[in-house]
Amino acid sequence: MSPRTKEQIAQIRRESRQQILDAALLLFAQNGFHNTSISTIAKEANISKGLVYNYFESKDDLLRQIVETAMQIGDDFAGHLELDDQDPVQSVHQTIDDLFSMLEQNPTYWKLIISLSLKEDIMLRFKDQLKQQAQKNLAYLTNYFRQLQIPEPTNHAMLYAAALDGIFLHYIYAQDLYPLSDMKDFLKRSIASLLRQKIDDR
Amino acid sequence: MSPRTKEQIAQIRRESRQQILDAALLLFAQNGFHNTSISTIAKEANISKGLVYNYFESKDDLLRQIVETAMQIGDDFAGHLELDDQDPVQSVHQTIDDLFSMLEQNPTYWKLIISLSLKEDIMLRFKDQLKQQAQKNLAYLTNYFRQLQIPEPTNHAMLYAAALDGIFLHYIYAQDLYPLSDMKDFLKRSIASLLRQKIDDR
Amino acid sequence: MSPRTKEQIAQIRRESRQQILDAALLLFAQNGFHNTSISTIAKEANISKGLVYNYFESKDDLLRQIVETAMQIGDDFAGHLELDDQDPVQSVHQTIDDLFSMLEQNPTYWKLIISLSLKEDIMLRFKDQLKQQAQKNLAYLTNYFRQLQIPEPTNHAMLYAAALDGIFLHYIYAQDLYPLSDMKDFLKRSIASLLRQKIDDR
Amino acid sequence: MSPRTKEQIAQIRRESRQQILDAALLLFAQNGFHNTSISTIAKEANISKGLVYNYFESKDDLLRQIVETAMQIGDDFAGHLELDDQDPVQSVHQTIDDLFSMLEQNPTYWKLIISLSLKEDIMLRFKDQLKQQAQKNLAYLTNYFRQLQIPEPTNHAMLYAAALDGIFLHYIYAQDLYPLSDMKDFLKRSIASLLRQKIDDR
DNA sequence: AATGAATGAGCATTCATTCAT
DNA sequence: CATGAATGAATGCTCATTCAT
Repeated sequence: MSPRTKEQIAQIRRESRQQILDAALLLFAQNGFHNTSISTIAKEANISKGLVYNYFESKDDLLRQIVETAMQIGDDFAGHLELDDQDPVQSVHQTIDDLFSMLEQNPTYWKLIISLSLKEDIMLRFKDQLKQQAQKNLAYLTNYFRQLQIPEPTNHAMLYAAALDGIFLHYIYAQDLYPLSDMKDFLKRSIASLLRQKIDDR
Repeated sequence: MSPRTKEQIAQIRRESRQQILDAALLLFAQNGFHNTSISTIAKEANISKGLVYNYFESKDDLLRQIVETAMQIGDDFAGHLELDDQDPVQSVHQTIDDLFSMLEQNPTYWKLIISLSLKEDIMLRFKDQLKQQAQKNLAYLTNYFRQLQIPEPTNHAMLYAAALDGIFLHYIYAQDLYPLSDMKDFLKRSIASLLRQKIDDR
Repeated sequence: MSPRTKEQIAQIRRESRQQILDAALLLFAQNGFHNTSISTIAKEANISKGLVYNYFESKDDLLRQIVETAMQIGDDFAGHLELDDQDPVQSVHQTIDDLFSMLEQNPTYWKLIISLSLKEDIMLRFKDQLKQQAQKNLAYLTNYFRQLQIPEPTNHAMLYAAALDGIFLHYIYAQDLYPLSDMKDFLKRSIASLLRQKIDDR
Repeated sequence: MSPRTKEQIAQIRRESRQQILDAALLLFAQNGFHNTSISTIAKEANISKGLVYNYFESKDDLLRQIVETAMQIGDDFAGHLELDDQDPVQSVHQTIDDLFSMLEQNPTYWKLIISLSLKEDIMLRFKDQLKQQAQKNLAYLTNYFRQLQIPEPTNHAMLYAAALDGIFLHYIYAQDLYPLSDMKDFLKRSIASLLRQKIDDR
């Protein structure tokens, strides 16, 4: 009877919205966007079909907001990329740790994102943003290799960027069977060995 | 007057079938499986909707046959992988050349395949086959590194396999903007440098 | 304002469901199952095509439920068949009255059922049930003739069972032109005459 | 090379036509009209799809001609019905034998016909013809009972006509399990007993 | 805010029929 | 006479979306 306060309503809205987003993410990643109906999402989120449209304009909009969150995370990550000139090696190790941890914390999420990243129609609007992120990440790596005076810093950066995405792809595909931790360590050692090699080159 | 000969019919069937496959491949890769209707495929192939079903049992079957062709190519590739003990370096260079050439010759094709490889429902039936291919490729690389007495051959193999797939992913995504040739050359040089490094290590 | 109550919804569902069943029954009986499209049923029921699937899983399911209702009625009828030993003649007269009344009350229904009973594919799942009903009815009649010490009770039962179904067939076919009442009376008299005949035989 | 003679061609046409009719009858009776495609009929008849249209205007026409043949048989049967005044009992026994033999010789055929006889759309054009046949048959029976001075000849005729159709229905439904011969004999005895009864009534 | 009945556009698939050979 | 590739209308069914309550 007693009417809910503004704050209570806002709280309910926030929670319902998140429930929908969580359910949608899970189902999209699991069964694909087209094989997931609004009905199923509503069921998974324990709400009614109609309510979804109270929070999202359309199914496309729902997807868009999920991707946007991912892009935001990616932007944040790229935004914080800054090479500590005092200790570039440690800095890159930290970056790698962060990256892998991000992946491990929510593989479902990134599975969906990578899967989507190949869908032209959906990613069209995010293409620029994605390109910028890639650019930033590449610049960071290039800068790193250049500072350590490793030859062909751009090529090295591109190769390691590819290796990173490749590892992610393989991890997403093989999931628990993939030795993600081992690869992370080996990646670090591989980069470290580049340094040694350079020194030896002298 | 008289009906067409067996050979004439076979010829007609071969051509129509290929037209459909080509149209479907193009559209699936461009717009995704679910965003491509049989109607659209028929229009692109300049035939009627109904005729598609004269050649393929269903839309799923059409996709399956496209993927099967790809898997066949992959199987053939993996099947021919054999390290020439006399000249392992040259052998691997050749393999890399072949791989990149395969990609460059039909990027649309591989774009679709990679895109599909993340769709559980569609790839379910190909999962084992795919795993075997990956296994073979990995074994080939591991064997290579081991023969050249490079330390941690398995890790190196996995890293380079990831790098390869990452490069492919980036190429597919950026298409013409991606310096695929440069990366190929650099990849070779990178592997070559491993050898030098090993020798230096002594 | 607030959503409908459970009871309101149940009421709406009951009504819509019945509307669909009625429309489907009418059209199936009139034009046959295959010549009746879901679209037509929806139009007849004054609802949209899609709504049909809110109540029935498929067109087949819709038919199945119609037939199931009929089978239920038949089961109930066969279930209540019990010969009153005190007055078997009256008991059978009552049964005949019930049977004819069932037919007259909803000829459309039984027309559909008889028509369907010859469609192997549709009736496959009901075959056992139907056979049991026939068995029960036959046993009832046989028992009746045996109790009245009429010779060849099984043959008499089978003949009268055939006569009954034949009358129904003719009635369904000729509808209003068929003297159903007259046949009912004559049927009773015919059976009665069997009794007299037996007595005369002595 | 040598051109076929007119007669040869006519012969071929007759045979092909019959092959199609046979195949269609079999499949219609087995799977129903709507569940039988022209393609399947052609396959069963070992000819090409297109050829069917060389002999029949349409699928409906094919059915129509099948039914027409049946109607013709029925007409012939009804046409030959003539009560031998010298020996009406024997005459009716003969008729019953002929009727049952017709059924036993080609149950598939009559199964289809009975099944179709309830399909308004298909039988519309045959309704009058069918009604006339029924009329004739009824007249024959009525005449028989009247000649034998059995009371209520029309009612008796209708009852036995119904019994006959009921027996046919049951036979078609239960096929091999049905004691058709027994019922035929019992039917005859039942009619014979009517005569005795009448005599006893005096 | 919440519900779920109702709508209708869209799509895969079937199949009678045509027609070039 | 004979073939089967080709067509396209028809139909069952799904599902995003709307809306009365």
